[in-house]
Amino acid sequence: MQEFLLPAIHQALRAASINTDKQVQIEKPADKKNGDYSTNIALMLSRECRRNPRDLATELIGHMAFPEGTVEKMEIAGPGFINFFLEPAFIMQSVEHIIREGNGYGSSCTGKGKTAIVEYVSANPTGPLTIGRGRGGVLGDCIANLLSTQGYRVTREYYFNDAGRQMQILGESVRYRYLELCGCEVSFPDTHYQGEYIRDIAEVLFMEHADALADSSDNTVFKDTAEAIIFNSIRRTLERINIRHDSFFNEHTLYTAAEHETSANQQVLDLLDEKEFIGRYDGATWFLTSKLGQEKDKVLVKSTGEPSYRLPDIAYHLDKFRRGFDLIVNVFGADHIDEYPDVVEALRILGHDTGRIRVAINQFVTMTVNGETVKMSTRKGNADLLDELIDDVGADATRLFFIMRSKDSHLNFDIELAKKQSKDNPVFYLQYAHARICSLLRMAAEEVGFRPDGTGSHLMQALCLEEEIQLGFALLDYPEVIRSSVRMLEPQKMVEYLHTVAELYHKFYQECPILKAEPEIRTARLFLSVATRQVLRNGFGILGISAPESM
RNA sequence: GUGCCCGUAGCUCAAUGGAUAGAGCAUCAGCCUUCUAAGCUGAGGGUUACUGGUUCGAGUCCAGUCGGGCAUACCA
Repeated sequence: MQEFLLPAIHQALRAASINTDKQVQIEKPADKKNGDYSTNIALMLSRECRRNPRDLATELIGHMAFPEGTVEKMEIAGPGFINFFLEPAFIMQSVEHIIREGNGYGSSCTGKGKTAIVEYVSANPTGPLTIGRGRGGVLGDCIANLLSTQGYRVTREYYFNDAGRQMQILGESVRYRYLELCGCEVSFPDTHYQGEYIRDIAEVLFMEHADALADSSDNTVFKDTAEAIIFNSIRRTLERINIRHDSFFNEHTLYTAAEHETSANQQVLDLLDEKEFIGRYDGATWFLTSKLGQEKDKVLVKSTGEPSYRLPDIAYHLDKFRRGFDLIVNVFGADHIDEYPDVVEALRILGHDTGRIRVAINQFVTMTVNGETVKMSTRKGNADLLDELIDDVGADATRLFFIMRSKDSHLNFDIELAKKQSKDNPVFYLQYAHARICSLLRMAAEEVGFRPDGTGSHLMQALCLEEEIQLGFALLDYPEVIRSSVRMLEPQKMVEYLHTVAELYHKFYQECPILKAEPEIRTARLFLSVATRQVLRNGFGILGISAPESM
């Protein structure tokens, strides 16, 4: 609907000989008294034009013209807002487009021909996924879905490392447990992975090889088996909540090089060295971030000769640029917040357009169990498993709860609430609206032969009750909600919006008889229901939750 | 100490610098012989942590204070 008003406003500005680089803003006033849509353009330009905002608004209105039957009236209000009131029939006429566009409603082509990479989850295969990872996982997945609707060709990538010290320790941990199974006396070190899953892996090896591996001093079989099993479990867990990556990028590949070539890590060092941002002292190789106004330099290669995590990180992002992505989105938790500025700085120094990088950081999750809050921390070892959460509350609730608060807010996950099969639970509230429509349409098909793809959607233009108009009007917001979710990398906007749509549908359903109405009104209301179902479905698709046809 | 995020109704959270700060839960009062009551209607509930500043306009931006979280490794 913004697209409908915008050209007229620009036209009016031209007619008034106003040139401005200010963006015209159209918003939906909270109060209906202030119109269906409103623009503050006169207020914004008031100073620049040295004119009274109300006078300016009057002139602009004089220059605006709309086709018959679209805009009912325009008003100047308050300090100089221009408020637009639409014809109800025009609103409902626009709703018809939703049905016509179907699954494509809400998509746009702003990203057409562009590629995007979204990196998320990226947990090393040292153990099963924890709840803390879940939030970033779902956030990243929804962001990828959002970008897809805008026409981007999206690569969903998982970055991991199976070569570091942590993986060595993992292998050793399995080996200790295995030796226990063989009946050897071992003291399991505190520094190693304590989880039960280590024993399970050891058991797999013991079942297969009995004690044949006991004398082996080679850690490889333990590490490799652990990695395979754990990665499998991670992917299975992700699959349960509809997360599937297109590409798994192994950090280790950045350390190695083909013949006559240097490794990606080494290339970064060389390139930064050319720009004179590399220093060598205290036995280590440093990224001279102090030259950029930071307090300290950052280690890229430790005195042991091993790269610190920062170097492969930069190399990895350099690789993303080399792969030519137009948009690079990184999703990670607040504990990595200090990591990305160095990466961005390095790439900027190397001459890349770092404006392409967007970082979505999610704050941590605290679980509420029976009113008690439990903070999640992988390091303290009290993190619960994502799998157990999914067992407990289901995939849909898991996904929705992770994104129903903005990513910047510290999420409070109320397990009891997520488990409830009642209206208190927002998952059920949303899904119930969809199921209710499906049920209604089934009945309509049976009783009066109604077909959602049939004719008669134009009859919606006759609808004029408050509940009908409000619902139809809300459905038209959907594309704008997607746009703003994309702009802010914030699926939470979608959740809130869909909740509003569900609420308005329930009100409509409550107040307006559908099957029992006169045939023409009945058809009109059924089509309004079809349009609502379409918006809910499309929205659920982005959030990755199911759209049940009955409950 | 320094950097980043947060502080809004009893609780969980919304509000691209816009008009009288909104939802849900909880509380209280109503609505089913009627298409799913897994729903709807209504009521109460606020000095937006505090103090200044910027401007037509600040919950939002800036500075400071207080409180909570996360970082601040030659861990990832």
